[in-house]
Amino acid sequence: MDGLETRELRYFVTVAEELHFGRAAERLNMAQPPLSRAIQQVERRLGVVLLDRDRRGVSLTAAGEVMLVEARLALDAVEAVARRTRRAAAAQPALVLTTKAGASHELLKALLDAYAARPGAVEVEVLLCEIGGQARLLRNGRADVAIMHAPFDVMTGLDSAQIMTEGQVAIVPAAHPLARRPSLTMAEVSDVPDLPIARWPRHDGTYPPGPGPEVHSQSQLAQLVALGRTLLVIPYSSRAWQWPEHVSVPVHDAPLATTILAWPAGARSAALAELVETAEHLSQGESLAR
Amino acid sequence: MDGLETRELRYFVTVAEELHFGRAAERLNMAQPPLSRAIQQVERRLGVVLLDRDRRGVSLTAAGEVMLVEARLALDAVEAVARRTRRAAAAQPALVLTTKAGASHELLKALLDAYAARPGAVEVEVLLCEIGGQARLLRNGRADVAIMHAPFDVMTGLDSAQIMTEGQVAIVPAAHPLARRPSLTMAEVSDVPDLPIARWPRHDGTYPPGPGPEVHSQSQLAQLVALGRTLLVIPYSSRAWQWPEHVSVPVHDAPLATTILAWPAGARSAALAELVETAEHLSQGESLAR
DNA sequence: TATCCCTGATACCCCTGGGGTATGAGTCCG
DNA sequence: CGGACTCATACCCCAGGGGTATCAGGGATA
Repeated sequence: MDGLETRELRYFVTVAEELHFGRAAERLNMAQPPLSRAIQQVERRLGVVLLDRDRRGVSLTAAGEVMLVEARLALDAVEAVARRTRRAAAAQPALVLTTKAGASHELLKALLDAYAARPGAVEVEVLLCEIGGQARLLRNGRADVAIMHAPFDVMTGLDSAQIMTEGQVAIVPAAHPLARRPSLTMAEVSDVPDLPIARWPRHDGTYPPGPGPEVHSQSQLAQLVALGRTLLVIPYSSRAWQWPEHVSVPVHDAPLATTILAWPAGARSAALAELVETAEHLSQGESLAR
Repeated sequence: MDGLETRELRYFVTVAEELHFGRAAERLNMAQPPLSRAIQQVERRLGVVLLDRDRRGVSLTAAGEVMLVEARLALDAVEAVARRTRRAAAAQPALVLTTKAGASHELLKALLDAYAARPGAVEVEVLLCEIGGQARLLRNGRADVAIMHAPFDVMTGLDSAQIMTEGQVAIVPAAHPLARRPSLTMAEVSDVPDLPIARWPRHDGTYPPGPGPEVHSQSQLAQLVALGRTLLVIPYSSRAWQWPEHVSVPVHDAPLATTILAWPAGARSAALAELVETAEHLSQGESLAR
């Protein structure tokens, strides 16, 4: 009876993102009429109205919102089929590990070294990604395993192993009075009038309201701290990327940050299993001061 | 450059399951030549050989095995798009809860009653499934939430909440000497010569080797116990489906069985959240004897 | 060894349906 | 009221998905 095609999912997602048939068609390298028709066809087949086309543009219905989320997941899964199949056929197997740039430096290095020393070790490629981008890379097959951080990253739909738990430090401008304190509390850092917490874009690209500066990359953030405009609280081990103009101060009562190795649920590669085992082994010795 | 179509995934999965182009084409309601061609096309596009066609039939290459697993997941995800979108548009929202037939009777009833008593409760449809079938129903959108049992069910890729932990009992034929014992140990039940553990089919339909009878449903198993051919160890609360010819005996050192409420990772329905909350509330009182 | 059968691949044809262009229809704005 | 904008409709074309007929190679069996 039904059965959506990948092509139809791509069309719908593009239209839902653009909320404009003309622009969506352009992004899809096709003309607008067949795109309109294809969407209508999907709506007829599902028996569901996905888009409200009334005066002043196009908008998603409630069902359309659901379909957008589900369709993105499905497209990721389809993408993963091709990518993982190709990888499986590649002459020399390899693992792709992804992590946020600048985080868990020492741990990553130690893990790579320890794993490489194992007899059957395969090559491990490191793929740096945007903050919060690891899960998607795992879902669509671009990466096999990720280093993530609780409670910051969402790990739904992934298997995982905890590697390390550690305290957090505040990164403050060296010139600021707080920089001279031996330690701080969450209450002290969360409400500093002249150092408001930076705001990151939401999934739809808009920013939450608030006094802090808008940022979308770590380097921006680092620069803003150096300029004395904001501060941030990060896990102890992430302090590697601090500048000379930064000072890190332990925050006693910050929630513990956990470094986690995560991989797609049900992954069955032997190389991955060995890497995870190495990490768990490693984590027994490790334990950075709180 | 690439981009597999749903149709191509369906074709490949069918061929990979049948390992026979003719039969696969029949199942797909099409002729064999276009199917052969479609698979070749996929292989060319991916640049990967998926099937070995040599003397005496067709077999999967290593890459083909990977593709089979991934393609099934992707097809489930695509199926879920249509199903969840339709459900989202349905006039009255509802939750579909799935569980193994016969397991967690009382708990299920208590959960449904407690949830139904809440102000905003929606209708909860119960979908009974084969053993181990819950995860798939969640993935392809046929169900919203499942009652599962650790350590028996695989919960990869799902979010979950523990509801109840309980001891296990051995279900033995009433006529057997073990039935008169007040309690048993794992060592005693795991190696009874005249009551060998039953064997369940693997995913590929074959059975693991061993002395026990082959079964593929709970009713078969119940009958075999009644006939004095096998025994089984199940959570205390699952004893509901025992027959008059069965006797349940506590097994002291059996691993604790945990009843778990699981749902697709990242599900965002308010009704589901309420059900989970109800279950967690419920679980505070509950605590069946070990 | 010759023959048959079984199975997948190839050759070739047909026609569905996905995509294009032209244009209509409704809405907002100056 | 006319123009600009945007999505829908009308209509055409052809790529490609699917069909039939047939080939090719490897076992079995006599």
